[in-house]
Amino acid sequence: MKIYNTLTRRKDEFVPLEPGKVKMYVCGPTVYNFIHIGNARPMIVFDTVRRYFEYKGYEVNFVSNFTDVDDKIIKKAIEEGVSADAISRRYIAECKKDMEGMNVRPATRHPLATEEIDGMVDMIQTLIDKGCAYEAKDGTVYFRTNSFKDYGKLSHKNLDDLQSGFREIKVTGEEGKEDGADFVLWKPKKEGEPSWESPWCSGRPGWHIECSVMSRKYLGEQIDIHAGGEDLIFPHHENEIAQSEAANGKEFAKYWMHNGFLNIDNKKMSKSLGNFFTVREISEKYDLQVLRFFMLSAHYRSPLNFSADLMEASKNGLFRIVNAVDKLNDLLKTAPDLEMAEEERDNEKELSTLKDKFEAAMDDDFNTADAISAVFEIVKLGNSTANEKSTKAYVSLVKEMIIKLCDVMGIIAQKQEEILDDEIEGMIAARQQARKEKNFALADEIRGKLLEKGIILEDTREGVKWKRA
RNA sequence: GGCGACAUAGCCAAGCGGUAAGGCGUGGGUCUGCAACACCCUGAUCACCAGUUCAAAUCUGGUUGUCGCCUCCA
Repeated sequence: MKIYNTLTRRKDEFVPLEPGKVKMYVCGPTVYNFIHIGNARPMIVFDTVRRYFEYKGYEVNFVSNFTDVDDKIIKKAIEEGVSADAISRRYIAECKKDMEGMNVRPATRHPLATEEIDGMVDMIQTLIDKGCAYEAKDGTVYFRTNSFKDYGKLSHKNLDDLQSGFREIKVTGEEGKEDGADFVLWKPKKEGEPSWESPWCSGRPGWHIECSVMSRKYLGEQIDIHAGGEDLIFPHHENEIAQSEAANGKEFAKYWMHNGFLNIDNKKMSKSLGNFFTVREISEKYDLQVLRFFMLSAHYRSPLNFSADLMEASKNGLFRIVNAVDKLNDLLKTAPDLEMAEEERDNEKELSTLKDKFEAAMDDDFNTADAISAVFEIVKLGNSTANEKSTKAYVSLVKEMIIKLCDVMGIIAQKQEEILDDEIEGMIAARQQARKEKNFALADEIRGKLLEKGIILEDTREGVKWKRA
């Protein structure tokens, strides 16, 4: 398996620290509101990465945090007149609902920053003891960037360039810094903010330290993969490397994975542009499976553009897959339980080739776009070869393969049975009766009424089928 | 200003040196009471210029354009 590593700027062969196991950390959202569809991309992408590792037989320890102490949370809490804790708890719960809708599995562990303060104080103290951090007069603790010789290795930035860029900031504030590029590990509290005691002052941790601490606590000093959005490369991940490697004295993560950004109509999503969508809003218009399928239709490192047209296209494409499985299920009900025919054996080989194509695509830095094309080819093969005469063994083989490969990507190919209310059931029955009597005018009228209710009918050999518009 | 990414059919999107996967959409056809589904047919020489090579969408240099990071941000 090859993984594009931001650190080396190459696709590197994946070699786990411990055979058969993957230790993976993904930076999670700051919970001050419903998550937006940009937040959803890393969740979907790295959930897929995790699923594929498991498909390949790895045991994956997947840790993803919730940042539950932060300026934005505090601001929101003040606006609403409730505690910061109430805000973060509420939006963690909402985020979990959205994740479930997107079929993003819960992490092995979801640590909360506020529950890990002791560990952060410890790591900061270690850094101070090692001369890598210092306390300013007001109690703020800064990381001394020039004490870490590899600073800039992830983002490939040069400290001298950074320093000149920071010059102006240094003049306007943060006089306590020795150097403009130094960053906060611990900051003193302001009136009304949540705070914790520490050897330096009553205050709260900086943003970067939490991930270093939680990663070490739940995964160990060295991990295989650290992931997040590409905007986190600098400064967040760069700073995590500096903290962790300075404190632990060993390489932090071997592979750094970063997903590309999601744009809306070719523009960066932002509240000021009015093109800001939460996952919850999208879920009102589409099944979140469509959003997931859409996200996986491009390579995770490419920028991805979101629009209503593209969602429609994804919806139709996904339906093609789900519909194929549905048809195979119908065939299975009456398929003869015989040995596979010779022709079916040939198709079985073809199927196996397509499965190889799927795996080769995923092995190559999780190329889901290419992997999906293999699934579509299997769908086409199934649609054009499986029929009433096909054996149970063959139909089942095609069906299970589609379901299995979709599951690797978190796509649910087998639609769950849904029960319609009696009124609609009655209308469908009445239409069938009308058709039997060749009263097609009445049949079409009923079909039209059902369409108004959002029910689309299809007459197939196996009987009448319905789906939601 | 510094660092980086990208540019493939109407749209989305693979491809990483040997003459362009897949999906959506369009048009035509088969099937069907009709419709839908499904199936068959239908489309690009890969931003531009120059170079390397027997051979380039794929490598090198340049041009143009789009975007991201450098400040909280997935």
